[in-house]
Amino acid sequence: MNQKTQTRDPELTRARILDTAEALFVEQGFSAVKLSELARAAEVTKSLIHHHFGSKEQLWEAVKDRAFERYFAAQMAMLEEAGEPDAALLRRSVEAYFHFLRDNPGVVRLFAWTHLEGDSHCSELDGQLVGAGAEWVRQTQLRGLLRADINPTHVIAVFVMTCTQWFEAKGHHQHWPGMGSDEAFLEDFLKIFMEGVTPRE
Amino acid sequence: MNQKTQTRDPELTRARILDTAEALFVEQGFSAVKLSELARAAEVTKSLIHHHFGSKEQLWEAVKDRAFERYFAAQMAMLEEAGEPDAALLRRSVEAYFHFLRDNPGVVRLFAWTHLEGDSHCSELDGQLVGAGAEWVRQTQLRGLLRADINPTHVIAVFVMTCTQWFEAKGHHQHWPGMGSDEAFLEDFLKIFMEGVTPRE
DNA sequence: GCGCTAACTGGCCGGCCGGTCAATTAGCTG
DNA sequence: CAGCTAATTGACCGGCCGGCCAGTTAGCGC
Repeated sequence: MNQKTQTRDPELTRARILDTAEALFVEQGFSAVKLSELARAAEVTKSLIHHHFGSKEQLWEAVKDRAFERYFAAQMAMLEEAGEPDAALLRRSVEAYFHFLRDNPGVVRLFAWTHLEGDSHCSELDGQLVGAGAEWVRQTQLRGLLRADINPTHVIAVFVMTCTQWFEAKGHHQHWPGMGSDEAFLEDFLKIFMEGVTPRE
Repeated sequence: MNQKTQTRDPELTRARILDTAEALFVEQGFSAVKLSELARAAEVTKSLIHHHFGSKEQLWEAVKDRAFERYFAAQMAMLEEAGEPDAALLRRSVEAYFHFLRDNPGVVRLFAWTHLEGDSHCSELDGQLVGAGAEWVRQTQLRGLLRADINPTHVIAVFVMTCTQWFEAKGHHQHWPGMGSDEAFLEDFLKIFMEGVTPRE
């Protein structure tokens, strides 16, 4: 079969440009990436990038959209397969989120660049996720399985932000004296976090 | 007195360039800043920037150095005026760190850009701070005033990272539904954190 | 006042940036 | 196979980027 493969395959070309662009943007941020460099890395002419995406800015949007869609879908899937609301599930959610970020380091950096740029485009969708999570926390609080004197959104925010920052600034704090591995840190964080959100008996 | 003021004042010029550069770098990151723009904003010729700092890259280093020095000095001062090690002091330290970041938003963004660039230059000095903080936690653990089953460095890391991320990604999560003010979030975080690091009675 | 140093200026440059365009060609439709 | 569409190419462009340099001038020691 297609041994000669098509000499032309627009979808594959688009995908190759997107993939390469994502890698470069993740690494260097929007303004540091040069289209000529991207073209070389993706083995494509510069003109072809413009043909498929219009401009550097639009390509950047496309990269962000795709990445954020993947992120959103993954998180939604996690939320939906959540079972009975109790403290143990909260722990598993934190672990799942932490491991998702560990396995998708590109997403973390992409979000970091996006935040610094002040792009609030993805906040709305993300707000849905947080809203759902917070509602879940509220239900669990009502059942007396989590401390009720804390804003549910803040519960979500605390663990999301800690996980995010852990991977976002990893290059920075991995050199701090006494800092442990991913798993060691997660375990210690969970000790503090779970103890902190569990009701006094 | 100097009503005519000097028509030349190298130190003031340097300072004006540094200040303006810091503002621009904080806002846009290194590669998005154009020297022509900086020159206009600082009311200085482009050549003068080169005269005083050599190159854009060296200017960036100078800006980072100065900002980090300020940060380091402020943190050291905080550490030194710390008194008797107990849980209440840990709480006050978190509050102090949180408020320092709130009052120095530029530093947060500068560090964020720096982390993304992979610059580990400031990690060493920062390591000292964390090391000192961790040692303080360890002492307090030994006295039975903090849970002893957690890596002291991780205790520091958890609160530093949460505070950092709160301000770093503020533009992002401030639109999340149910998210409270700076103070409300800090209070809830402290509820979780302090409860989590206090020993079981 | 004289002369030296360094702060400061304006003009300029090579290079490359993002982007355009006319021409070519692969692949599908009928 | 003809004819059309769109993927793809390479040559090219205007603009501006960071950086340089020759020249001017303020300030300071003598």
